[in-house]
Amino acid sequence: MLKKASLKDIAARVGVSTALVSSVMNRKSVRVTEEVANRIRQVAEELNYQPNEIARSLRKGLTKTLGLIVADISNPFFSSLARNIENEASNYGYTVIIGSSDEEVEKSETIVNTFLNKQVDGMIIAPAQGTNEQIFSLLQNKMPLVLIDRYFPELNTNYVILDNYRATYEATRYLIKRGFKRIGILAYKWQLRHMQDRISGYKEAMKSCELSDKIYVIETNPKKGERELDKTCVDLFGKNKTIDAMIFTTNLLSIEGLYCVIENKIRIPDDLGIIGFDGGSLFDLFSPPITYVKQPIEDMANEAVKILMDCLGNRESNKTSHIILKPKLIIQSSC
Amino acid sequence: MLKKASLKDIAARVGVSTALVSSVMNRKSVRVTEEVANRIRQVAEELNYQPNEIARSLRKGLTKTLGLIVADISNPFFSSLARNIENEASNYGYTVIIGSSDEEVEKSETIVNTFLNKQVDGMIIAPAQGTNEQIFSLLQNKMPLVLIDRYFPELNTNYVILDNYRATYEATRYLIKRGFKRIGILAYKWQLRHMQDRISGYKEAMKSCELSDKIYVIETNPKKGERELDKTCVDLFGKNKTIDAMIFTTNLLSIEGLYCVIENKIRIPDDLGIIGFDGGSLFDLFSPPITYVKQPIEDMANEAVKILMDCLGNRESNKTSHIILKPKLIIQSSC
DNA sequence: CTGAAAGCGCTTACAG
DNA sequence: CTGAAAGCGCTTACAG
Repeated sequence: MLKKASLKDIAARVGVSTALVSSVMNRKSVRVTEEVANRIRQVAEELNYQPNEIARSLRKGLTKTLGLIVADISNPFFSSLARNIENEASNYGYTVIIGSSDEEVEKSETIVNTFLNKQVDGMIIAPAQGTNEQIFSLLQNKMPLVLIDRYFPELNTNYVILDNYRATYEATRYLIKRGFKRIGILAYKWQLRHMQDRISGYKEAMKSCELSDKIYVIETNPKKGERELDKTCVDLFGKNKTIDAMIFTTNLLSIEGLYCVIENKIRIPDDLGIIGFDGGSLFDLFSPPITYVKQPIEDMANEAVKILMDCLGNRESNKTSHIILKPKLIIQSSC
Repeated sequence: MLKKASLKDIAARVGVSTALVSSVMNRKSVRVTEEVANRIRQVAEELNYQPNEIARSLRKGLTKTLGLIVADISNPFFSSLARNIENEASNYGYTVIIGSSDEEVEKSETIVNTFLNKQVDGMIIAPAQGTNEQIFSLLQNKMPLVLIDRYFPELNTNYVILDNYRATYEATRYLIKRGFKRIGILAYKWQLRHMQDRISGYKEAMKSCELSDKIYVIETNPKKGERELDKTCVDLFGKNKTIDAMIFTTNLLSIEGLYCVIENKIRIPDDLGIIGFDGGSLFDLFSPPITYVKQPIEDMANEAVKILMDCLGNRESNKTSHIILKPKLIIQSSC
């Protein structure tokens, strides 16, 4: 890239100090005659002056950049979240850099370090399992931080999450209302609280309808490309018909589940009732259209950015915000 | 964020100059006794020294950051591209910042300016229609640059694209081979060359089979949320049955088209044969599974990053690279 | 070969 | 109220 004009170039042409040019360009107190100020603005225009954010950042100790860690930016839930976060952040003049942890502690740590070296002003993190210590360390170092989608109950952080318990509680009650009894839930083998809450919501709903003996929790590993689900599926609703309905607890699990359904020629909702998670055109266009739990992604993104902006505006404040958003059951024809 | 340890802190503790600490930390010529070097490394470790990239960037004039502009990061094609670009860039020690143009010239310009102010070392851009001048200006300022997915034939830039002509040529020939004759193509109302090439490939294939009189090009605007397609669809393959097969030329158009198919209860492939674009689980899980043109997204990302790295490594070179990747027709059951 | 000084482009505290 | 100087944290050209 060719060299850009600097404050020094403008100052030299006009015959004033760079400090004065800086103050004029930043519309601080007008401590110069309008004439000089105009001359400065005019030369700045001529030279197409654009401030060097790097220099400004070094000086001010602020980069106007946020770091966002998600599990995988190519996952539609997270790319949609990222898009909304970027939009909202840009309203405040912030740029976002994104990293994908792939649910791995080491990758998450690498990303955190990159963010720290890049001197981001704050972070929004959908934490992977086992990153408690990383997050705790950031907290101790007073990094402005908001957890999103997931959180650690033992850490006193800001977070914005779905009411996960309620999401599956309502989904389960809906299935029961629709006449399903042997309802299973497909979840990741995680201790992460949001996943445990989704499982709890389901269990409590089953208990509330005296179906405790019909609880089937199927846990799988979030390994890309693996399809360990197949055998389980076939067992559960293929031959033995152990269950008559199923709740998927993430969008990826929904997709994996639907592959299973197609491959095993399971009829929806006759053989199996289904409730998916997160939404997307896939659910609408599937035959039959899938009923699903919708997360308020835009609200989630906006709230997270808002909290972070509050932190950045008031660094001394020690309060933490916990935002819990309501899910919405979008009713279609899969159960 | 608490203040981090700087070279100065280490230098003070060890009793040497910051310059010396810098050279030791950067493993330059070992111009000190091993003893001193070890002492420096030890103190750096103790203080958990992490270099301040901002300061380094200002000094070196390089930020180790790339800018990526896509149409919309929440579009699966672009989020997948972004993910692959981030992965590959990180192999070279680069971070990526992403902006979504929403196909708007103004938004694209805003993003470009942000990138310039952030002093990115290079850019990878899927250019929106009408951004020719922006790109030309970057070129004139010697910004290392690779266009991706789309390009401007009149500009001498690096680019990595699909062989778009071939993609639809082969798709069309396949449809004809399968017995379809009245084939339509759904495209965006763009002058962008990649889209025109997709249309040309289709037209030429039709001509090659003496079906020139059966050419139907349907052009729509890329407005989010609008469904102006409906009327056209109903006209074309709903009542009048003007066409018996259709090629969608992007993933979003495929989705829009499939909504149309569902809403109008069009039977695939009996009422209408279909070929989609880009792929994804939606195509696999649709009933019937959709045959589609697959783009080699990973190759596309890797090639783009590689070209950019070559530019950054050899700033004097004036050669431009044009990479044209082969599409692959994934055959399923929609035609 | 070594180390101290200059400087990247800014902003702001401070002397006049 | 104004303007010149200091300094953010680094790296490298240059004097010794």
